[in-house]
Amino acid sequence: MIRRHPLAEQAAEELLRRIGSGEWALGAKLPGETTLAAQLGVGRSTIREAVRELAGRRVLESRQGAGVFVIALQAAEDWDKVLRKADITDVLEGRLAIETEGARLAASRRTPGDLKNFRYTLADRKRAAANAPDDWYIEADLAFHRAVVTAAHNAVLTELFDTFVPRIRRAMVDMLKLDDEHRHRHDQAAHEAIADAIRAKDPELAAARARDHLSAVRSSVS
Amino acid sequence: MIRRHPLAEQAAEELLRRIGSGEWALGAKLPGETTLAAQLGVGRSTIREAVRELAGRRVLESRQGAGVFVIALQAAEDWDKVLRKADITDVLEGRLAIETEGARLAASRRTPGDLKNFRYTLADRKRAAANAPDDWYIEADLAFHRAVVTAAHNAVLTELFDTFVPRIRRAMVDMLKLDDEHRHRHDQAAHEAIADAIRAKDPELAAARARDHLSAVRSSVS
DNA sequence: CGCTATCAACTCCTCAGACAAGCTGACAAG
DNA sequence: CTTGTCAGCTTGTCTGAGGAGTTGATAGCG
Repeated sequence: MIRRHPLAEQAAEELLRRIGSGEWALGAKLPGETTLAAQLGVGRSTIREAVRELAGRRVLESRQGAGVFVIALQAAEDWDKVLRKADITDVLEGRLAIETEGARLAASRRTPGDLKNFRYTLADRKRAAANAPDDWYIEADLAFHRAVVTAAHNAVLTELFDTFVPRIRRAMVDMLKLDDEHRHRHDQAAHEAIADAIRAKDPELAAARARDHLSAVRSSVS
Repeated sequence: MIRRHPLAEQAAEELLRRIGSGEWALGAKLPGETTLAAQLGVGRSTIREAVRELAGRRVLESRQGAGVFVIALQAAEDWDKVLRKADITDVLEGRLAIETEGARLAASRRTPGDLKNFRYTLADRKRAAANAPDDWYIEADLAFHRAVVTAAHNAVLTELFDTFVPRIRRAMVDMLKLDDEHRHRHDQAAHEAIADAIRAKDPELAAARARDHLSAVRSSVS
């Protein structure tokens, strides 16, 4: 699948390149639209669209009457892209870091509502593991893991986990295709154990169990 | 500082709102430019700029001859924004998750080059702690912590750490302002200890020392 | 019936020109 | 020194024109 790049996108890339190369410092004002258009050999509206694209990526900001200004020296990391490129093992290790710490904190901070979440999501997961289609099982599994991270009551950790979810989901789909025996579905006990440790307010145990579970997953794919 | 919103930005927001409300599903094709322009009561180039902005935010994708398509139901999380809003404690706990796991993996995977990095960055940090201005000290401290995460040889963890850096930097600036005694600068030993554990290929010790160090920092701010 | 080539209608892409709206710095008046 | 005015710059918006790519319907063929 080849992809043609419109002039406006090429112009945006060129501007981004120049910003990265230090041609314009942070906070600097770019030349006027007509000047830029002449420099790059394109029309003014093309430059406007390029600037608008970089504005969407929070690199440029234009102010009517004043000019276009650099507000970041590089595009914010496109996490979905980073994670797509990353090795599955790398992603799993990132998840391991987040969920282990999440389980540890959850053991100290879990509320009655969190425990209720555990009951629901674990029951769902058990049913799904028994006879549901793959995608149901995947969603049920993810729901429990998310419940654990949520119980840590840390917005950053939750956000990190959510960022990982699409990538985890794809990895699980691939794993399930290669696994005729449905071996992985049998680790319901490991999930119950994590929930038990959090319920018992034992941070170290919860962290250890989360770590062991995810380490086992990592071993099974590598 | 008031901020006027150009029509193109308002149009982009409106499109984003409609996408979020389910008017167009994931992968759906939007109406043509002329139709949208008429619907929103703006010119065609305004619509084009709005679409271009959302393309920059990876929500829309336009294909010449085919149309404009929805490729995400909401704008990718602007991590810098998320981290700015987040509580410092939350950020520190995220960092704790990443760096503890980073130290653990680094102990298994560190190369001679990594050890060299430790020597350099630790020496720098020692010098900076003694008499350098605050911003030098902060950069030296961050450089060592980054060296630890880098030694884990996991692209995802490194990327996560880099995302956190601007927020950590701001937090450290605030901390240093409140700390006349420069107490925090005296924990060079703790940093050396982390490096030693990684050098000795002891994952558990490295993780424990990283954890203890960051836990201490967390305690000091809360 | 199934397959392929053709093509018309639709789409986005780019440009040019015109005018509106906003900002900035110079300069004169007080 | 402060304030008001204004010319010249900037970006914002609209319109009309033509170019280029995609898609689905249709006619023709085996």
